Amino acid sequence: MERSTRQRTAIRAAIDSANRPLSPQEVLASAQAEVSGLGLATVYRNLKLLLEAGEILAVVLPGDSPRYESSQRAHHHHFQCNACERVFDVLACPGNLARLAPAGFTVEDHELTLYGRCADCQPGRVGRRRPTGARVSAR
Amino acid sequence: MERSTRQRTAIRAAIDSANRPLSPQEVLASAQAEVSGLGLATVYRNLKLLLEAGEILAVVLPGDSPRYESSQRAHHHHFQCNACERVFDVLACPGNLARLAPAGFTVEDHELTLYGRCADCQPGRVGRRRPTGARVSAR
DNA sequence: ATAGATGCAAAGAGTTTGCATAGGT
DNA sequence: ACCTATGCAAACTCTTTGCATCTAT
Repeated sequence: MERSTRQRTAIRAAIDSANRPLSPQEVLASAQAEVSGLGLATVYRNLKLLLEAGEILAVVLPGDSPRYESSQRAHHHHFQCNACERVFDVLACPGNLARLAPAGFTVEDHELTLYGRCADCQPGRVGRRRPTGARVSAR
Repeated sequence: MERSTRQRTAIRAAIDSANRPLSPQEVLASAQAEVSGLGLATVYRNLKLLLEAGEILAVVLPGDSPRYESSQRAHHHHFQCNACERVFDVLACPGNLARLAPAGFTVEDHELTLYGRCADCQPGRVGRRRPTGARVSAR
């Protein structure tokens, strides 16, 4: 990653300014506001480069393709609503997870995803519609 | 899922007898030992059915397609080695994660993945080779 | 006998790659 | 001027689907 291009700047800005992990398509849409001719292949190429450079992180959730977020954000986790499928950031962290690993293993990082009902989808509330095509129990 | 077929039995057995989550290809290979003509489409169809029936769970790890494991196994988590990419079961669980969710949210389930060095890949040991094509930093 | 299940091959969806061109340095 | 980065389209991989056939009930 050596040159500073309009495309790369727009892609980086799209991810840095989002407050949730973005899919490649969402990155494309957001960055196209800045660079109209932007192509999807360029998004993928830059995601890979930014990933290798450590500028962004991939977030994988069951049933969806990966999403990407800035690595500059404070350590956090994710919550996915079982009803509306939306993903929320969770700022808290249980901490002290190294002790969970088997003897002889070294823990360098961890990822935690909570699943349940978001505030909008509590039983008794109407809740959001499940997005088209969302699968119900991939987990 | 209404009939008991040789294929379905073999697929179920493959997953139930594994001690780690299996990819669709691994399920195919394992179940073909029992039913030689088994096709990949049948594996996918049955994985989907078993998933919906709650008999199996999907395990998603960054950079790989989903793996499947029996839901009968005791609650556990996973550890992926950053060097050799192998996935290990972690029997421990931090517990009490419901408190991490934002106010108004209800936690129904959670998933935790630890990343680091497995016992074989500690610095100073030779470690296993990284599998061909394994990406280095998808997370 | 009936309707679900399977195998094959084709179709889809998401991602990667080859190649000619544009553009940063 | 050089050489990376881009856009487009083709190629790939993984998963799903249509359809004829098989088979559990």
